[in-house]
Amino acid sequence: MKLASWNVNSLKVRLPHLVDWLANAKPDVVCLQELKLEDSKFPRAEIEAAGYGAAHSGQKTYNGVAILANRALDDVATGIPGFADEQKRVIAATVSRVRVICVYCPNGQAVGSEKYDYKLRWFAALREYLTAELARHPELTVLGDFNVAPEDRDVHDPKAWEGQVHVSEPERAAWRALLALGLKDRFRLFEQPEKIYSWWDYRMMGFRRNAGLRIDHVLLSAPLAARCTASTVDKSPRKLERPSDHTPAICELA
DNA sequence: ATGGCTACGATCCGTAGA
Repeated sequence: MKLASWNVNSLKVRLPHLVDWLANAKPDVVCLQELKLEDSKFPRAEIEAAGYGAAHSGQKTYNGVAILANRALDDVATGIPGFADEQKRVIAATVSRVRVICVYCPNGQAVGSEKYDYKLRWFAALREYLTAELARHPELTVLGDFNVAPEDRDVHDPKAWEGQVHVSEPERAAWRALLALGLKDRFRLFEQPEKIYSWWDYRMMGFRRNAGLRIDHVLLSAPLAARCTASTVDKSPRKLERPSDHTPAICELA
């Protein structure tokens, strides 16, 4: 089973890229973030024509998440139970007995800002949610835009980013608190080339200079980590005209 | 040099992303 996560930065604008990518990469399950559209505007017909069903939770302008699958999506749930939030950032579904949780973690804007505090509160709530979900679903995966670069090797210029939002110690501690639940960062299950990133700034020719961050991740519970055969980032959609600033993170399970 | 793109929804600029 091939799983992927992609922050598309507007599903409306990126729909042609997504449809092409589905045909080429042939993933079984795809988690999308930053749909930036209401559920009534979700392009269900185009997604179905590509061979995928979808569960989605969207809103106007901001946020929005979806899970696409080429097979049944069961027990769909949205949001984090007990964490009241207008922002559509979480959706879960069961696919081939695997619990798939798609997350768009808050950006945090700047260390010390109100949005940064929200980010840390949000991660604490996510941790509680995943604790309960893991008890119910041993085969569990969390895919999404985490907006945290876990280590300095996930950052193109650690010196320039030191202490900034996405790499600050409290954010990295929140990330490690998820790993402490027994979840594995699928990317680090394998030897990887250096300087692999999943996001590049639109400005300053970030992609051309490979000035990026690895902030899009796939976490696997222990039974799934044992089945993981490959982990990659697909840079190809970032080379297209009008790309998303993120590229798909991919994980293959035997 | 604190900017630099891109998307959105409001108007032709402000908010947000990372």
